[in-house]
Amino acid sequence: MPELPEVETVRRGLAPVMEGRVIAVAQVNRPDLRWPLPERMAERLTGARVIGLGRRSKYILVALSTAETLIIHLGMSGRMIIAGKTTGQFLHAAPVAAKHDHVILEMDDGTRITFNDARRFGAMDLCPSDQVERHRLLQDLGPEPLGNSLDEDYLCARLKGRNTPVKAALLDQRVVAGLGNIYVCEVLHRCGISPRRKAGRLSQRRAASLVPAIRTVLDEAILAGGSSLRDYRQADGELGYFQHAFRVYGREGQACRTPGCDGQVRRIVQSGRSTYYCPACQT
DNA sequence: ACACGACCCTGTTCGC
DNA sequence: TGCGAACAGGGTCGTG
Repeated sequence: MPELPEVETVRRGLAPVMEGRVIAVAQVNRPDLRWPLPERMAERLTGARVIGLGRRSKYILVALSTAETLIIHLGMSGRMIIAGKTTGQFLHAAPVAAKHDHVILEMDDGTRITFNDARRFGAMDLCPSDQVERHRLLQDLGPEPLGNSLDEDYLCARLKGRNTPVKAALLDQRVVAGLGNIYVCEVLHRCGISPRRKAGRLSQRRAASLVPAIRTVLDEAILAGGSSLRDYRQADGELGYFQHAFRVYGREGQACRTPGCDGQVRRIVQSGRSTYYCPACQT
């Protein structure tokens, strides 16, 4: 489900209810998600104060007073559901876990945060806070696209010589962190670049144009609260609405939204995933 | 090093 | 209406 804008939206939703608060009770309902959960996870979380919520790529980082950081990945279907007095949901009932409620954190003010993940492609791990960047899941990630570390020279250098379609290159988290299927499609459309074009065969100028497009698309999506496909929601239960701004994603057969272009959006499959693009204006 | 496919798991949607 | 196939936003791993 979640690409960088969705994860950032979830982080922003969680921060006000978690930061500064103590995890009063941690309930872990199964031994694994995608991988085994850390040893004694519930004990290590219970009693810890949340110092701050960060994000790296599609990972939420919960820094704890115990000098450990809880690393959370939402996978495809993972959701963080907040229930508390401010959300209008009832807390009177005993914490009956709904289907796929795998981890429940009850904060010291009674707010409950539930990690629900039907497909279980999500992950959680605990790691010493000073070694988060060296964690196996994070160590090979490329630069954050919204930080200063992604610049045009870097991206051109990384795409140079690559024989893979630019679509696949941008999905590669070692090149740029946080892009997923949706936003790569949208970025390529805005740049007028065909997803099938070999990464190494882009002119310097066109490759460079990807950088501001990546920033713009991600910024706009975060501003819109992410994209809601299927049942994805923000942490507060609200729907994101960036999906209405999609120019190609999920729009097979519909008119291209590039001004002056009379093309029609087409769907192809690249490395097993759907790619949407306009053959008329993306070359 | 790179490129590609299989795989992980469940739920929803689509076609017959 | 029922049923299987296809598909879904993630990432890892093994192969050639």
